[in-house]
Amino acid sequence: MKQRLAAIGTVETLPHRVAAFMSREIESGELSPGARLPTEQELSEKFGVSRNVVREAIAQLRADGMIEARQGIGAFVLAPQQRASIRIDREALKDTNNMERLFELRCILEAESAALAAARRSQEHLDAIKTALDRMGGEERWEDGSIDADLLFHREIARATGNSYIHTFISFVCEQIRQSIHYARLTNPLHDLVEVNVGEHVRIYEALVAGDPAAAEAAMRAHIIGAANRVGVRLPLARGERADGGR
Amino acid sequence: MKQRLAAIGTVETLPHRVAAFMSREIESGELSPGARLPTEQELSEKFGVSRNVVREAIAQLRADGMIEARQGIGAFVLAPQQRASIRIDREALKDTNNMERLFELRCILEAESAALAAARRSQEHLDAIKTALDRMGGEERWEDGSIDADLLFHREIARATGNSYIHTFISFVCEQIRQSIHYARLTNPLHDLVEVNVGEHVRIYEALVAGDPAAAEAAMRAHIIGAANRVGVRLPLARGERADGGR
DNA sequence: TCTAATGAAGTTGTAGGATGATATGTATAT
DNA sequence: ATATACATATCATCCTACAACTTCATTAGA
Repeated sequence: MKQRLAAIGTVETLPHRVAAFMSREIESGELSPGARLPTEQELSEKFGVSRNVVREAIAQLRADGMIEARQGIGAFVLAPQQRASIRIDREALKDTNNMERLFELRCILEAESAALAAARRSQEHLDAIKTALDRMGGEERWEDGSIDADLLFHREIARATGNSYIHTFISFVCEQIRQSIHYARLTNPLHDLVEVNVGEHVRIYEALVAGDPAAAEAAMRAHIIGAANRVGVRLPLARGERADGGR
Repeated sequence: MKQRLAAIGTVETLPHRVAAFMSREIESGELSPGARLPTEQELSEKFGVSRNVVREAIAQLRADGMIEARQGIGAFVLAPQQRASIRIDREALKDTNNMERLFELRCILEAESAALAAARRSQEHLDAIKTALDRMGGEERWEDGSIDADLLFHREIARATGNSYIHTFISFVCEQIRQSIHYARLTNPLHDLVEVNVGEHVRIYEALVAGDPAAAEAAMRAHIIGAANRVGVRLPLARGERADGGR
């Protein structure tokens, strides 16, 4: 677990800093889509680094689909819709409002995925889910190991949908939330709520075993709303049940 | 529009190929999390490229959170959960099965988001959505401009949820599907189905205007299932309604 | 003997220059 | 006027060298 901390706090390398700077320039609109970037040599002079560093920075931005380089011409800013990847800024995770949004997104993804998983799960899937569930309940306190098991439980359900994209997306969102909580925590321990948490998981698992999509979806929705509450995020109802009709 | 074609067909650069190779090695498990990568020199010999190219490749993998490099020690494979980004392989988009999975994911995301949008949309949101809708209907054929308007319509709805993450995710998935269709198409034109498509969009819009979450969700779900069918993907029911109880 | 300082070797990080490949515009020759 | 050849600009790749950092063995000293 310390390793992970160290990984997060990795020192900023020069290419990374250059890439971050250029990335901000693009995000902020100073460099609009279609615009041509300065040449590598100009950039290396501007930032006071070698051309090598500039190229590594550009390699990152290129991998993200943020810019496109054409030999003999130059590098150009691409439209946001052409991005090849989704990345969430670490800094933004510290904002509670963003955590609320993340939970909302997670609820949308996982609730319906739970229904899919209930309809499609194989015995092998159920076993994997059960294993994670047991590991979670095994810990008497809400420790890191328990959190890992919790995430694994959710990832295994996502895997049971048979849709690798769903698995990827849910894994990603959950991991973002984990890190977000990691920042926010340290002040409010929530150990005594373990039984509640485990109980919610058991209900999800039972619905999956029963192969009842509607029950699985409902249980998952209740769980995520509960989990959000437990970390101090009041989830503003993610379903149409609200039906206040806008205004 | 030709530009985008050119962008997609960009030649594979050497660092990109090396990064793709190493990425596959990691994904496939040949290099498990925690394992140390060969030194840059060894890699440059293995691939027959300069150390510079290897470094650019590593820069990409590092940006993705796939590996971590420590000066004086080496580079190490990180656990999948520590990935900092989601990326979808372009090659995978050509597989029809993957397109089916993408549509399923999209359905999950957009259906519920439509409900959220119906409950939260402001007049400004509605105007933006209406503008996109008009632009879509303006074209008498199903051309690229119309597709752009279509995507914009969906993105504006996502924006109306007030949740930037939802907007980001939906934009991303839609764009992936667009490119996926781009590959698969050229053989089966689907121009004559425009009215159907526009009609579905109108129903969604009307539900948003009425501020009716349930109706918006249903309309969106019907639309995406329809859109999938129109490109030859039979969506295997994304809701619990199936309720076949597993097996 | 044990401890601490020293130093050598290995690895990533950065710098700088040289050459190849590609696109663009210009000048020349037919 | 058109087409070819050339010059230029830019990215792509390669090469060498050195700096910064880590690890481990060696050695000096108590």
